[in-house]
Amino acid sequence: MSITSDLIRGHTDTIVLSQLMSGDSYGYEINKVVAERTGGVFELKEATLYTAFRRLESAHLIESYWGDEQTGARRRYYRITPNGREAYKRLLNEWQIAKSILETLIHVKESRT
Amino acid sequence: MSITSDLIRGHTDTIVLSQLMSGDSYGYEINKVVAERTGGVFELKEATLYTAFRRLESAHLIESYWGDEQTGARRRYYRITPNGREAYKRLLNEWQIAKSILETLIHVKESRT
DNA sequence: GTAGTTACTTCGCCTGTCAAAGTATATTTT
DNA sequence: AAAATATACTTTGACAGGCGAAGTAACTAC
Repeated sequence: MSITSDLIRGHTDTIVLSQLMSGDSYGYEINKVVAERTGGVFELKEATLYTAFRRLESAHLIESYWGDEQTGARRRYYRITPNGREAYKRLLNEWQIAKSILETLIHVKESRT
Repeated sequence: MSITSDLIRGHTDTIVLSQLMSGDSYGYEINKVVAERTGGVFELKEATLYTAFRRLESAHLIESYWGDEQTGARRRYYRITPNGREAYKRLLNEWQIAKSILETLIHVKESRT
């Protein structure tokens, strides 16, 4: 696991849902977009991403369908469901909470005496 | 696992080191301070905390010694080492990076076309 | 023809979290 | 005095998410 990736751990679902909020997409593309948007600093590992797809689909937060590409490798597209949109909002909110908890806890307070 | 705790996951070491930056402390106390500082919203589970102590100690980021209480239960105190202080700074920095990566990735961008 | 890119899938290991149960001492309540 | 509560630490075992590795398959470029 790279330096940052275990800090991002737990946010994979949020990242994927966020990408799908902008429109249907597929694994390989999401992977690239994520890498691009972070300037290559962060990337979702393939196995991690496809694990997330399966997890999200069985939770009915996303749905999948095969693309009808005439050429190139087949693509499995994912679409966010209404449930997924709600979950996304909830996750965004949880992130705000987690962030504030962390900011509170990881900065040094004055020495106790 | 509670809602927020898997988002905090991975930051336990940082939280513990941060507490020890303010002075030596022991498990039970750190647990209470963490709960207090977050207004009871978040708490480290005992098993998680003591697991973290063992992990940090074997990485030489903290050291332990028994307190000399005349009364009450014995306490195992922890002290942050110079290595630990460096690690803490590094972890703080990684948090900044992780935070900016997440802020970049979890907010919806304009629809692609 | 073979090396590289696009694209998805499965397997199995690793790590961190945590519920649960246990040990031990001191204090408070009944 | 017995029981309950608080302080304080420890171990065990299970679970979930991340991910390295290896594989499948089709197309593209040299």
